[in-house]
Formats: sequence, structure tokens, C-alpha cells
Amino acid sequence: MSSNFSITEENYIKAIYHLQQATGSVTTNELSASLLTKPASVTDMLKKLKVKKLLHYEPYKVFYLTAEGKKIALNIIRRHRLWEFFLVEKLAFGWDEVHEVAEELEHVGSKKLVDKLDSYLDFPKFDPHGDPIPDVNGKMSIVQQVNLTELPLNKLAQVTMVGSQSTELLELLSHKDITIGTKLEVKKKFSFDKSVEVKVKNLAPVNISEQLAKVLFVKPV
Amino acid sequence: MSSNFSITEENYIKAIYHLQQATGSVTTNELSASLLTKPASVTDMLKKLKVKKLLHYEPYKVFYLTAEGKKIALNIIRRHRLWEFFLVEKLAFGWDEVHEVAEELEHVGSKKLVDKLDSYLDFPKFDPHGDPIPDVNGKMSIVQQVNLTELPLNKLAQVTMVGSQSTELLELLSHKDITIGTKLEVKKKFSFDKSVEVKVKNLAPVNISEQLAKVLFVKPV
DNA sequence: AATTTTTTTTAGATTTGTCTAAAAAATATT
DNA sequence: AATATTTTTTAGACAAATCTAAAAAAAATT
Ligand SMILES: [Mn+2]
Ligand SMILES: [Mn+2]
Ligand SMILES: [Mn+2]
Ligand SMILES: [Mn+2]
Repeated sequence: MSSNFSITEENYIKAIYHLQQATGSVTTNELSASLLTKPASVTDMLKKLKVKKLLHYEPYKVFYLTAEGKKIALNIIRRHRLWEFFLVEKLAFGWDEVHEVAEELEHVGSKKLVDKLDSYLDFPKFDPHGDPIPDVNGKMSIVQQVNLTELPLNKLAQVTMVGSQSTELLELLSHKDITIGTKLEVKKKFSFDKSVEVKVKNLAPVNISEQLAKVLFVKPV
Repeated sequence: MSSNFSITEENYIKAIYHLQQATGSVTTNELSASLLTKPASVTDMLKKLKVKKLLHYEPYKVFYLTAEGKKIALNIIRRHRLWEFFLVEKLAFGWDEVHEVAEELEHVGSKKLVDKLDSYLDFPKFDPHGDPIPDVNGKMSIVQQVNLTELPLNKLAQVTMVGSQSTELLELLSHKDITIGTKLEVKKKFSFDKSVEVKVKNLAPVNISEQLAKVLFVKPV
């Protein structure tokens, strides 16, 4: 039994979910920008999602998912992240290559497939980018994490999440020998360019630019 | 890079391929029956596939895929059967449960995904029903197989393919301890009901009805 | 060879998701 | 408070894939 919603509807639901994580609600323009469609198309879909009781929506107001809408969003995100995990762990994809493929796989709705995949992967809690994977009930692990720029000096911490999935970021992190899970300490902060000197394991310290630090999230250990 | 064709187009292409395996060409009515659509809808799509140079088609004539159309069909079939293999071998699906799921997964077109999946599965040559899996170049293994009803007495043979994917067949075969690969010999043929007595391994002989024998294909070893 | 039946195509309508252009509402600026 | 700008919605059109009903062509029957 595949999902009751079209691929298009699922993509809207997921996009609304992600956007409303920031402020609790979304605007037409934000959503149209995020989906690369025109605001007029968004309005059409909002009406449709309202009829299906997935969205709280009144004309000219901000909108947000109903409890049911959120449940469906979490299920799509579950599928997306499980497939990303599969692609990296089993098929040896790089984490910069998995998003587009997962964007398609996430729409295969068979519950049996998803739950068996979850079990096969040993119920992973985080995807290759460090984002939490909702479990079969939609529950996700919350990690008490901070941006690397906010980590105090000499406090041992572990990289938990990256804020970008670009090939360029992966290249840079590979070069610096940093992945999700890497333990590090900030040894020095330079006010001139806001770069930080970081010690990874027992290796020589490496310099991390402000731009890089901003996309690295860590959990003190 | 996903496939250039819509899911609908892919389903038509694949259906045409399977139907033309029998006689080399297909009719509008055959195709509409196989896809559960109306003949008028089929005609529309035939014109579209002709424009895309995937189909040899003239109004009121039988039609068949071009070389390009066949290539695309084989690629879809490759994806379908690789996913079926994955579902049975890795996710512990029964072979009666995989078809519908593969029907969706086959439309995820990423070449990298398919080739990596193939490699991960160790380049399987046959799917769980014994159907050959096209390789990356569209080549399939041909098995010299005959229907069980045509196997001579006392000739050792191996089950290579099943002609149905129903739960009922799987149940019956499991009960008789027969799967793809099982070695057996026909010991006796009964003309009254055309059933056959078959010896599997060193077990006591089992009786196989005419209906069952007709969906079992074997290769003499 | 003419007629009937079956098959296939055409014509026109419908649904989903998209767009552009214009109107309406909300927000910001003077 | 009036005006200008931005945001959102409406109106109408279009492409893809489907349908029903009718017309045309092919095949089968008499
Ligand atoms: Mn998607
Ligand atoms: Mn991810
Ligand atoms: Mn399909
Ligand atoms: Mn199969």
C-alpha cells in the first residue's frame, strides 16, 4: 500500500515542514522559493492540502501543517534519510551524492519496505549529514548541539551535523580528516578573520575558517 | 541524472517489450488490457512514443519498439529485477511480495544507483522468480529450460523459473520444499490427471499436479 | 461481394500541476 | 491618512494522461 499522496503533494508537505521548523509557520513566497515554483502554483496547492486537512490555511495568512500533515511529513523525511543512510553505508555513495537520489526514493511509500529497510540498516538514528531519522512512530533523537563558533576553548566535542551537503564541503572536510563523529577541541580563536584553530585527535592543529565553522555543529562530550 | 521518460511512458515501454516477446509485435487492445487503460489512451501514447523514436507505429497497424525503445525497456527491466533481488536477498521479502514494490522502485532512474546496487548484490544473473536480469549493457543470460511437463523420466533437472508469482504458488512450493535451484527427477507420469511424481533430494517422492507442473520450468543438469 | 463485427482512431471533456497577467489584500513609506 | 510597494490570490491558459462516445478502418461472416 503506497502513500495516498502524489509525489508533488509529498514534496510540498515536506518543504512546508522544513520551513516551519524555523518560525512555526510559512509564507507563500518562502514556499515558492524553496520549491522553485511560482506563488500562484503554491496557492493552488495550499487549498488542496487544506481540503485534505493537512494544512491550517486561510487566504492571506501564514500557514502551517496540521498534526496529520506533520505526521506525513515526518514519514517522508524518515524515508528520505533512511535511503541516504543506505546509499552511503551500503552502496558507498559519498554524502554529497545522495540527496537527489533520496529525493526520488523517498516517494516509494510501501510501509513494509521502509520498515524492513530500517531493520536491515539496524535502526540508524542519524543520516549521513547528521540529521536525525524519525523512527516508525515519527520520534527523532534530539542532540544537544551548538555551532562550532560557539564552542568554548579547550572543550572536547564531537562533530554531530553538517549544515551543507555540497561536494565542496565534503572535499574540504575529507582533506582536514573531519567527518561526522570526529572528536575535536578548539584551541584558539582569531578575531581578525574569525577563524579557529582546532585539534583533531593527536594530529597537528588545523585552521578552520569562519565559513567552515558556521556549517559545523558539535556536541560537547 | 534520472531517466528522460515519465513513469507512465516507462510503464508503456516495458509493457510493450513484454508483449512483443511473444510474437514480435503488439496490438492496441493487447496493450490496453495489459495496462488496464482504454484503447483510446493507448493510441495517444503510441503517437507520443513514435515521435520520440521509441516505437515503430503506423495507424491501424501492429507496432513494436525501435532498437532505442528496446534498450530503454531492458534498462527498466534491469532495475525492476535488481530491486526484486535486493528485496528478497537483503530485506527478507517473500517472492510473492516484491513485484508491486519493484514496480515503483524501477522508476528511480539514477544510473549510478542502479550500477552500485548491481555491484552490491554481486551482479546477480536471475531475479527471485528465475527471470534473467539484464546487465549494464542490456545482455541477459539465456537458460535452456523446459516446462516440467516435458522433462523425461529419471532425468535430473534443476528448477530455474516459476511462471507465476502468486502467494498461493509460493505457499504450495514452500510446503513441498521446492524453490528456484531445487534439483529433482520425474519418477512417474500419471495420464489420468497428468500429475507427476517427483523426487526431490533423498526425500520421499511428492506428487505435482498438472496445474503446478505447468508453471515450473527446469533445466536438465 | 456485401454485411456485420471487431478493432482502432478521433473528437472532445476531465484532472493534476503548472504558468502568466491582472486584481485584491496586506504592509511599508511618506 | 494617503500613497506606494510587496505579497498573495484569482482568472484563464496549457501540457500530460486519462476517459467516453462517435467515426473510421480492418477483419470476419454470410
Ligand atoms: Mn522528493
Ligand atoms: Mn540528509
Ligand atoms: Mn512501474
Ligand atoms: Mn520478477
